[in-house]
Amino acid sequence: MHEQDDALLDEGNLNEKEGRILDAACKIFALKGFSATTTNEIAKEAGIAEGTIFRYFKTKKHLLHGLLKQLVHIMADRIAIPPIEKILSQTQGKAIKDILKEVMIDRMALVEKHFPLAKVVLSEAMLHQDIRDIILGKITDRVMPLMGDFIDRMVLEGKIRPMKSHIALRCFVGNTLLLVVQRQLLKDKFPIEDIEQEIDETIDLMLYGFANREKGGI
Amino acid sequence: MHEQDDALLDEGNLNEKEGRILDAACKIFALKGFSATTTNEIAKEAGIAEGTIFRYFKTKKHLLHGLLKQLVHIMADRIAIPPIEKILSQTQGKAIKDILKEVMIDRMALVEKHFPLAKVVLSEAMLHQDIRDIILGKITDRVMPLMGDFIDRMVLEGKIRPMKSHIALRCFVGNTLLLVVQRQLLKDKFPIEDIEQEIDETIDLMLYGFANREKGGI
DNA sequence: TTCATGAGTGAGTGCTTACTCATTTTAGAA
DNA sequence: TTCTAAAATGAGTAAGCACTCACTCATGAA
Repeated sequence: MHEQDDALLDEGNLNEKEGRILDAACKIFALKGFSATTTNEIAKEAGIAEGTIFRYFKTKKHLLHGLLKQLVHIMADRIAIPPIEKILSQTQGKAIKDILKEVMIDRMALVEKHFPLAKVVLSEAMLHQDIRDIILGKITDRVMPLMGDFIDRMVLEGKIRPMKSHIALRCFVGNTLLLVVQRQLLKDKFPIEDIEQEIDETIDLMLYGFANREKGGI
Repeated sequence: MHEQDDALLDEGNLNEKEGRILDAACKIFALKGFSATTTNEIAKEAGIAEGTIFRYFKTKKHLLHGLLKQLVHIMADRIAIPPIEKILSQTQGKAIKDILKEVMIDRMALVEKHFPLAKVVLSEAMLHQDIRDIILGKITDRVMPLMGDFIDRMVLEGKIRPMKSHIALRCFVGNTLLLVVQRQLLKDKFPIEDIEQEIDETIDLMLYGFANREKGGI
């Protein structure tokens, strides 16, 4: 029943059992959502007794919070931030188009790799402020400055025109997120045949906009 | 306990009790999500006996499906489509910037008015294919053609440059959606002071893109 | 007035749940 | 090997759940 495989979570700061519990919870929450998951299922998936869960987590809600805190911590410090830092630090001589493409592909791959999990986190965050707070902490602390600085630098280098970084960021995130959602959840009704071409066209649109400059666009 | 107020749902094709049940379900699902809502709560909110729910809906899951079908039906045919049809049919002589602004404000107002509900629908749709199918039916049938035709017409009129309509649409939806999410859910950490200015800047970015044309934007 | 009908009821039912705790197992020191 | 303390266990428990059903009662026809 339990598996040792691709443990996302078992880090140094928590012991083996605790890691197994969090991994199992992660897996089943991702499948069915928080409320519809039972502690019994989690125990079976983790290959431990149900009682053991409650030695490590006072209640089921505490388990969810523990999971999210770990996730946000790991995601931010080990998985999500370093690659983007690397990409954004090696932009000399590259066309903005290629930088954006590299970032978009990297971010899509990241979200898609952890999509089952991302679904639960998003669907819980939609309903509960306390869950949002856990996630937003890291975003304000690390992601926003990182992205904001990058955009400001691109403006200074003249690669993009002067603009407010948060608006550019929202545009980029919106396009990337919907692209992932379409590919993961809406593939039956709105399939994407050639993902690379789709990304190219999306970036082209973001870069040059809707407007028809030749005709002045009224 | 029960209220007669702003019933979104009591249409001709369902009787008073059924409407009350759906309205109550709507309200509580919106607050706590589907799994965490009990039929007892719904009955109390509707001011009827718990048993009555099951005279109209075989199971709790049937109740959710009934609710979503009603919602999608009402939203599409009465609330969501007509205003946008009107806006999109009166574009002669208007600048594309103003058309987009009008549409974005209209769509934001629509989603924000029904946001508690939109949250449940999105968070359930994230996890369950059958829920997605209920929603996507109307979108493929009515929304996509409407929007697609509009974009194609704008291209023909030379107001926007040639592009694939679904990419333009995804960009517009992404920007609008994230704007609403930021305003409704992230207002504590990322407040928006002047929403109209924010919309203006977002549309400007969509229209003219990131690229710095003066400098060629390497 | 009498009766038939079916909408509405809510206490009841059996099942599932999160959580507990007396007991067993494990691990390491003496 | 023996002892000890912590870790792990899983049957048990009370609460809560979706759903049922024997019943009430309003309505309207005869």
